[in-house]
Amino acid sequence: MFVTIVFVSPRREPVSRRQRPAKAPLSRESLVGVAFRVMREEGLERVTMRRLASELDTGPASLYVYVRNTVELHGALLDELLADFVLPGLDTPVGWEERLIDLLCRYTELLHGYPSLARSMLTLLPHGPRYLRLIDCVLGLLHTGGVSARNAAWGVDLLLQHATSTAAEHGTREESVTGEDEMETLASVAAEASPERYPHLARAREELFSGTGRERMRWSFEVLMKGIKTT
Amino acid sequence: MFVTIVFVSPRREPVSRRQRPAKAPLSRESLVGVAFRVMREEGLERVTMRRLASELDTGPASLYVYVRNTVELHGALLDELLADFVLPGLDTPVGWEERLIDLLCRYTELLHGYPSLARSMLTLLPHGPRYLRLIDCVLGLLHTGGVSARNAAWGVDLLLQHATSTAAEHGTREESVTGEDEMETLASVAAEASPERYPHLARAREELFSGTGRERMRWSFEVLMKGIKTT
DNA sequence: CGATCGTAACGAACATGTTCGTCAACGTCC
DNA sequence: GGACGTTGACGAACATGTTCGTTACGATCG
Repeated sequence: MFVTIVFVSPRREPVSRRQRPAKAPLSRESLVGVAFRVMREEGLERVTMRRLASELDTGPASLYVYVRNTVELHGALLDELLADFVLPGLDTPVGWEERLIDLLCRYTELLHGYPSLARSMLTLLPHGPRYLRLIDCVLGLLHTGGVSARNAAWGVDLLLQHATSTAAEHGTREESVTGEDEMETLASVAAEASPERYPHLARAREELFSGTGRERMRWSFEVLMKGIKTT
Repeated sequence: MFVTIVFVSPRREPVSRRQRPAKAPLSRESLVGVAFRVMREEGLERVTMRRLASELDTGPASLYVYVRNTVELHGALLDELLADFVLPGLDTPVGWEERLIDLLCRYTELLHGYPSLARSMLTLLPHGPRYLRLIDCVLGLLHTGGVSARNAAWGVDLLLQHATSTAAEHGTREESVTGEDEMETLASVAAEASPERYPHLARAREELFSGTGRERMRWSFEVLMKGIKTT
């Protein structure tokens, strides 16, 4: 299901000392592997240190030898998720922008299913090998399109941050829909906002929540692309 | 320190039943007040349900009558933070863009001191009265600048999301600096990335982490503004 | 006034992430 | 070989957010 990941890493890979035949040696690889399996089969929220420890026949404290915390584990899971993520070619400038927007939308949608993971990525920037390849590809597309080196460098950060925060935000919103009919939201408050106190809000009321999530996402990437090309 | 907040709210304000003379009645207002005080004096991470309950001479479970969860509490705290946030005037179109970018940078910096709070805002969109006024002001500035109604409506969302995610991201990064010298980061990994595997990353290495946080933040808002005006 | 219903108050319990201390195995050095 | 230092393994404990069940009070209705 997943290939061996070679980390170019200053961090020494811990060497398991479990020698008892009834227990397999622990490793970062097995930890991430089990976490990914549980996530895929039961959802990210089921990936708890206790659950993973149980799967590996150990105690949760043992896992901290291999990952610093859950955020780091989430970063590794993101790299797993990127295993099957198709990156576009860089061989021609034609249609580079469409390819980049498509890539960003797909990445956002990938993360969309795992909002907690996206939120972790706002805590610690991912840096696994597959994520690096994603960055490299985005930079390559921007370069192919003639964007200045500085704008490309700062722009990749901006684009991926936007993808991450969009997934964190909207993925969570969808999770919360069930049983929240009475819950006060920005939408409900805005619908009742007094035109005296909030004149512009009242005027824009119809548009504020118009469009599908997909339409708005695509529009936001177009906005970002336009700005990156011309600022 | 804070004024009475009037909520336009479908949610009925709970009425405390504590009649014993030794304990003041509970209320959402007192809860938020205590939380804000603790946050200001000791930091957001000290604002725990147990701490607040202790301050209010009750048990943590009692607080859930007044706030649904910590995210909702954070939303209320954000509105408190906005009490002294100065909104620019809308009387003239001259310099509207500079005013808007300034406002967004200030808002980002405000949130920057409270990254956990910013992350909560990615879970649940804020909707307190002062936040509504912020939205109204942004919309007003975009309107003053001649941005289409649709772009303004979708743009305010985009701009404030970007502010929030920037604060969530960078605020956390600064918190982590102490004692993390050995920690593997995107920067360290990128510095060692093989030009064969990551050609564009290697080429952009110098620029990827150039500029100050403030420079990049300002640039990103300029990018967004450019895109919103012209897409 | 008594009965009924809704709900504030909150203890007990649970789930989760994480830290600290202890032990034992392993590697290195003399 | 013995001494010493490092570190994987992991239980116990702690902190935190939250839920559930119970009690008692207040409001409403007949």
